[in-house]
Amino acid sequence: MLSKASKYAIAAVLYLTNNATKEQKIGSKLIAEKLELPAPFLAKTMQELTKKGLIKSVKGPHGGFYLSKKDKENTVYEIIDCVDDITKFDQCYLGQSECSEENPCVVHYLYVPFKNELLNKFKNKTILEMATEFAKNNKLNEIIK
Amino acid sequence: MLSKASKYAIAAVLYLTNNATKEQKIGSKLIAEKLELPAPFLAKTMQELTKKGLIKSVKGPHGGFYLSKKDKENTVYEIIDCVDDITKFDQCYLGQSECSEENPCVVHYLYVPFKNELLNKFKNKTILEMATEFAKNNKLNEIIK
DNA sequence: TTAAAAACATGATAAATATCATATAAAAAG
DNA sequence: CTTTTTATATGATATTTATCATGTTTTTAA
Repeated sequence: MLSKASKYAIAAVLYLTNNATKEQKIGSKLIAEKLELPAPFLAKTMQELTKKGLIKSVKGPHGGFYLSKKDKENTVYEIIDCVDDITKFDQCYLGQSECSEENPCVVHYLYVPFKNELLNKFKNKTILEMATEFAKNNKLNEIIK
Repeated sequence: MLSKASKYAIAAVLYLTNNATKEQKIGSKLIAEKLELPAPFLAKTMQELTKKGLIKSVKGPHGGFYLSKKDKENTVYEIIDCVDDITKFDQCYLGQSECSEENPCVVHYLYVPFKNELLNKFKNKTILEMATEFAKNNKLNEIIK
């Protein structure tokens, strides 16, 4: 459904949101290490996010990535849209040329509601909200344990 | 998420459920044509389903595939399980080695509920129910149009 | 002003998926 | 019993996706 590139992008962005600031940027290598992701591949993906202005980057020593306050108001959907070809979600799940409400494929009614639900999930919360939620859950777990 | 093989399998099985009988079997070529799927690939996949006893097959002239009454009581989940490696759903969405409720990855709380919902959808309805639902929706559309 | 640390750009390689091709086996019909 | 039709088995090819490698540019700090 989602490519690995966009999974990694989401993870990295949420991680940055919780751990990086303009003063304390984080390099792609460190992110990859912390999240156990392939470093060169992640680096490439981060560059796409930078190019589209979804995250900030600074070169040189003490350089790295972070999200501005405004960046954090974006949604996860926009991250996916940047990395993946989002139109693929609108295509028939079986790849049939003619597939619509009027002329559905065999799994149309199985797939479409499901897909919409997922995309709405990604559209309706800001990155900040998602990251905060994650941090809270995580802290809760530490306390319980 | 699902491989194409299992998507095709689901489509073919639902199609067979609605259109084939023991007396009127349908060949894999015809199914592929009707559903616009790559014929040789589908044929291969159908063989796996046959081998696991999820559908019936008969060789020779007027041979083909169909589902017995009992076959139709299976769920879509079992089709997926046959074609895909279902354990992949239990693995961390980001591929992290340590990922659990106690030690979740960044997208754990995003992915897990979603995944469970999907799998339950596939587990809770029989193939017959799904196929019937599809047929009903389809007929409704014809009337409306 | 120079060395080091990072992002950036581009392309090469590898791995996983999906697709196709060929030969074989079985069954039905004439 | 022979021909035809269809499934079955196996392996080859192609395509897509993911990963890696190299060199370049920018920036900071000494």
